[in-house]
Amino acid sequence: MDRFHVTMPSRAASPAASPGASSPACACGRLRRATRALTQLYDDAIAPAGLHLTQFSLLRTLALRGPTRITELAAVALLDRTALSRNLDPLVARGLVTVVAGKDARTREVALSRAGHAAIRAALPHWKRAQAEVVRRLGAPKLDTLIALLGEIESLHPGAPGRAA
Amino acid sequence: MDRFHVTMPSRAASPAASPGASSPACACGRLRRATRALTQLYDDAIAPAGLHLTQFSLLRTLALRGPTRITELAAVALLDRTALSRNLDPLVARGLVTVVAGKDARTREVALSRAGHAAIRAALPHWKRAQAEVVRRLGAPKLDTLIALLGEIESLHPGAPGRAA
DNA sequence: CCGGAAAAGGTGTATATGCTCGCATTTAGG
DNA sequence: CCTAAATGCGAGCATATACACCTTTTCCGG
Repeated sequence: MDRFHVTMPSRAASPAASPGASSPACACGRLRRATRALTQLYDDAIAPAGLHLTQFSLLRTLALRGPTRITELAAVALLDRTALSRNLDPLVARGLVTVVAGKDARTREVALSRAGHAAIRAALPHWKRAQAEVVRRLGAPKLDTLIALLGEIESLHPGAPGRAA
Repeated sequence: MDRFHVTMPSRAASPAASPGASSPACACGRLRRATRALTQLYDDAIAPAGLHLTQFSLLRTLALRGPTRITELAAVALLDRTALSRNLDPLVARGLVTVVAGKDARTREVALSRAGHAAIRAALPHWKRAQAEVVRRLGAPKLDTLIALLGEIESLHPGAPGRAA
């Protein structure tokens, strides 16, 4: 069975020359496309360490902050709370992080395990290689500019500070 | 049943003060975080049109290029071929795009349907609002700088031109 | 014309993300 | 002390994204 209902060429609609086909570049589309590209580079680099860039990022955030509640960690990472929970699943399964009940019975605290710290140490050299390659190919000044701009983009997030609740 | 094996607070490992907890900002992590933030803004904006930003982007690319083969479209979007196929699924299901057999029996051509063109027209005003808000809050010069930098980031993609096969 | 390499796609599997809804706990009022 | 609102999470569902592996078609050399 075909995944798509394939029909014979019947010209679905006129090619190109559509409203909105042009217009200035979509900031979000460009950002997403660049993210896919860069994620590939980093994922390829740290693959030998058995981690994805996203996982490495989470682990590093935890290393930096220490035990953190789910919702708080999600807020820091600008990640949906439930998405974060699921992103933690494979890390919990591999014993890289632990999730323990907080004082408030409603909360859960996420923390790095020893294996988690070890995983960071193991992946760090690979991450540094990727980061260094970006610096080498893009140049430190441009990278600094990019990071700064990304910071401003982040502040556009619905629910970012500076917006009446 | 709990999703996680919750244990009582037992201090999994020493908080913070881990190697790699600091280091310069991860370019990829920052890019991904900003992407989540901006995608929210755009998704919220075009939601009334019943599209996600990713879907709108795909439709626009198709409008610009006319019927395109799967692999070619994936290359243009810097998207994995199989990921693209699956991203098309909901659009095909809703009749916004059609997938027809190409001359070469191995290929499939993706094209916008009339409904697809209509969907773009319907979403365009919403997208423009989002884009305008970004321009207003960030400023056109910074946005131009950002777009230019993203272009350079894209060229870091493994498999980008300028790399011996 | 044949056989194998190359090209185009699909499927299965796994992670990444976000929404809606429902459950449990805590806290604010009265 | 009891109840309603607020808070913190998880589960189900759907899309987004990539990798490994397999099938079908072409293409090419002999």
